[in-house]
Amino acid sequence: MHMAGQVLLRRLASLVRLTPEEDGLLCDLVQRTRLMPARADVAREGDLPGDLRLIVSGWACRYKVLEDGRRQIMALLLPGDLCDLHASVLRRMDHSIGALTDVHLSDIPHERVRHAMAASPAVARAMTVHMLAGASGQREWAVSLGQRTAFERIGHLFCEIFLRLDAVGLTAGTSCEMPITQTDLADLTGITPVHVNRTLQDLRTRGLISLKGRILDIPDLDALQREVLFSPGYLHLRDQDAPEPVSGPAPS
Amino acid sequence: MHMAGQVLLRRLASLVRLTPEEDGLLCDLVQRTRLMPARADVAREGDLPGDLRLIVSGWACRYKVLEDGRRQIMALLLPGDLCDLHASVLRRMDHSIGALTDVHLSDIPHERVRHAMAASPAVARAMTVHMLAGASGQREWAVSLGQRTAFERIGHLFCEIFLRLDAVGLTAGTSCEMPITQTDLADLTGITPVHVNRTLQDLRTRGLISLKGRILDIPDLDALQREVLFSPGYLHLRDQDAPEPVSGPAPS
DNA sequence: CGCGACCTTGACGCCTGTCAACACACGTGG
DNA sequence: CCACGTGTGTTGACAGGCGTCAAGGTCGCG
Repeated sequence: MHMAGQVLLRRLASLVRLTPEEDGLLCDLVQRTRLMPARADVAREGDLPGDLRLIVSGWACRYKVLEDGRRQIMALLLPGDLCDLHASVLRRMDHSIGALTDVHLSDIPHERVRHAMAASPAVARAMTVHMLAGASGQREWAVSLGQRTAFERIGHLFCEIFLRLDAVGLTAGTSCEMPITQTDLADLTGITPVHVNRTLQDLRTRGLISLKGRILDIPDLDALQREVLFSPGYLHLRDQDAPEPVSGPAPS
Repeated sequence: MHMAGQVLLRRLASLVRLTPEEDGLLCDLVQRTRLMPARADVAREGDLPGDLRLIVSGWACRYKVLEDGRRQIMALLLPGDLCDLHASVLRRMDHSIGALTDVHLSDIPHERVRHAMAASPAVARAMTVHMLAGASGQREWAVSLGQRTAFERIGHLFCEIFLRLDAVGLTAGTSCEMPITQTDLADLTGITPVHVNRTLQDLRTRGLISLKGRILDIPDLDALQREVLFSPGYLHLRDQDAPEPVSGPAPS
């Protein structure tokens, strides 16, 4: 499955530099993929973890539900993301993973992962950085939930989604897909579906976004970032080893 | 420094089983300690990370501040906690670490950590579980910030603090220390200092806690846990390898 | 055509934030 | 010994962001 392997490759290559041999190593990890329909659980709290799972296409999330039904989504899992880098050491899942849209995912035996990490220090480092970047995003999200207003939370989330999709080549100009419902956005941001709706109106009115038919457009990303106090460092999208790239539009 | 090493030992022993030799290995990691005064920064966002740091005594925290001054504390660091298990791989700190009280901490060279992990798989596992337990706590905290009311957040926090201190032997009966200010509690829980105060009154009035002179007492922990929908699984305080211990008061 | 999922809008109220004043403990210096 | 300042805890009045409830609108699909 070459197409499928490419996503993992792009994701990890956005974190560390890789040689062509290492590219091949990563692509070979991804073999058959399977489909989870929207709203299905990929894994449930309390499960014994199985193989390492890679999101090949579609959106998924980590979430927890309280006894009384309140649900909080703690992390968005986008194409190229690995779900369970931690699962081999903790005995049981302490949260669930659910598909927000139809999701193609690939199961990678832990044994093969260990093999690839042993064969290449850079691959091992990429995996580790990937996991730590997840934890970093987690911390930034806590700042949003604790300190930011509804307006800022949603704007901040849109900035993050756009940049993360951009890192795996899933944007087109100033647009990207936005395939989840306002109810999902509510569970992500810790606000009410009704208030999500009002806040989206507000963002639209101010000309910061347009959002119709599952397509999100951010005409001026810098402006949005300023409005919601977004700074992308926490995403660790570029390896800090690398020389500072000249910022500007890449040759498309 | 034997006393100092004991804290690390107790912390990691609460996560995995260790043999006496491994106990010694861990104790030897901790050599001299140094003192950070309350309110000082142990590390600042943007710093290049140095040695691995162990909290020997006192309370610290991970935090971020937004440009306009809003501060969010993302994690509490209690005695026995390691601050920077991730620092050797990410190039720069993406958040700050601050002392909430006077803190004794010990710097452990990464080289010595690697040595200890290489010498004992159980020690390596303990370190990894420690780090993952931190990430797990992070996720649970996001649930609090996103879904729980002020009342539940503070009650939940108190449950967590009590159990974590208990794991390193720092409780006395139903009491433990609570050396931080209401302002710190506010930055932890994402609510206003004034409202923290009101919420504490509420918890006191209902007889769920008493809090005076920096001592927190939880007369009925089960009752409090029920009130705030707390379930301790996310702390991973017991290794799931171990046979389920009979729950009940331990022989003091 | 009818049903269900999703989006939208309005009215109303509460939880929490804001502003402000005061009490209290503590340490410092006169 | 007392004046004073600072940090912290406490309380009250008021306002606003956001939650709740409810109704209607749109779209896709069986």
